[in-house]
Amino acid sequence: MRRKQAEPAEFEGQADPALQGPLQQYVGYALRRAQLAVFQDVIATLADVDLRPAQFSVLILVDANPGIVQSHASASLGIQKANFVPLLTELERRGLIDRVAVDGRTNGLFLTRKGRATLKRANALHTVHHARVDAIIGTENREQLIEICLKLAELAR
Amino acid sequence: MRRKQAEPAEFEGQADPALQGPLQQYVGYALRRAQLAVFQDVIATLADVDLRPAQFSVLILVDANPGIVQSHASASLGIQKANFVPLLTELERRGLIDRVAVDGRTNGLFLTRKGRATLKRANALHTVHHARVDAIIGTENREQLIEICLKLAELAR
DNA sequence: CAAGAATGTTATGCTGTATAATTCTTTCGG
DNA sequence: CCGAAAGAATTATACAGCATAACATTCTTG
Repeated sequence: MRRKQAEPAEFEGQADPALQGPLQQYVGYALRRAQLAVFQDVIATLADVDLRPAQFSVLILVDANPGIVQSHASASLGIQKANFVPLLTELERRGLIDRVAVDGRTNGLFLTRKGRATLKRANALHTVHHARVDAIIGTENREQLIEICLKLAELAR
Repeated sequence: MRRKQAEPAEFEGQADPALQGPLQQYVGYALRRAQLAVFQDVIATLADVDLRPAQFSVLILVDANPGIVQSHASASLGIQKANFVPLLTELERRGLIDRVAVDGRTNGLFLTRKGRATLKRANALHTVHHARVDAIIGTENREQLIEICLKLAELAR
C-alpha cells in the first residue's frame, strides 16, 4: 500500500502566497523582509570597502562623536558590550579606529586618518544605495518610514 | 610614563548619540532597530504558545495555503529549504503540522487540528501586540509602513 | 581605606542563515 | 522503455548575530 497522499496546492502563475495571504498584514513580517533586503543591498554596496553594516555604523557613530566611550557607543548602537569588543578589535586591527585610554578602565574611541578616509569612501558608496532606495519608495516615503521606525523602536524599552 | 590619554566625550543628560547623529538618516539602521523591537515584542507576546516568529509564520502560511509544498513554502517565506527542514520537523514533532506525501519526493503541508487550535490562540495573542503597535504609530501609519516595506523588499530581487 | 560600582574582557551557547553535497524520485528525450 | 537530467527533501557544516554569566581591573564613595 502506498503512503497517504494529498493533492498539492497549485500556484502556477499566481503571486507568491506569503505576499498575498495574511502575513502581509503583519508589521513584524514586513519589517523583517524589508530589513533583510535593505541590508543585503547595503552589504553588496559596501563590499568594496569591506565593511559590514555593524562596522559601518560604528565608524559613523565614532566620527560624529569623537572620544565616545566604548560602553556608551555599544549601548547607543544596541550592541551588547561583550559583542562590541571583537568588533572594535577588528576595526582597530585594520587601523580604522583607535582605543585611547581615558583612565585605567575606560577607552575613548577615535577614527584614525585611515578610518576617516574609509568612512568617506563608504559614505560615497552608500549614496548609491540611498539613491536606489529613494528610487523605489521616494524621498517622502523614506523620511516617513524612518520616523515610524524610530517610534516603533520605543517598543524595545 | 602613563599611557596616552584623552578626554572622554560627555553626554550627560543629552539624547542618545546614535539617535541624534547621521545614523538616524539611514533606512537600514532604522529598519533594523524597529524590526528588533517589534520581534522582541512578538516573541514575548507569543511566549504563551511557545511559538517563535518563524514558526508562527509557517502556521499562518500553511493555514492560508493548505497542501502547499515544502519548497514553495520555504521560498515564499524567504527561508532556505535546508533550514526549513528542522523547522518543520519541530512543528511536526509537536503535532502542529503534517507532512503529507504528494509523491515520492514532494510533501504537502497541512495544519493538524491541534495546529489550527494553536494558531487560533496565537492569533488572539498577536492581536494584543498588534494593538500595541497601533497605539504607538497609529493605524494609518501601520498600513503605510507595510506598503513601503513591501516595496523595499523588491530590493532583494 | 574598604566596599561597591563601573568598564572592558573572556568564554560560552543559542538562533538564524548560507552553501555544498547526498539521496531519492520524477520527468523527459531518444 | 531506458538512461540522463532535473526536482524535492534532507544532511552536514560553517559562520554571523545576539545574549548571558563570570571575571579582572580600576575607579568612586562613604
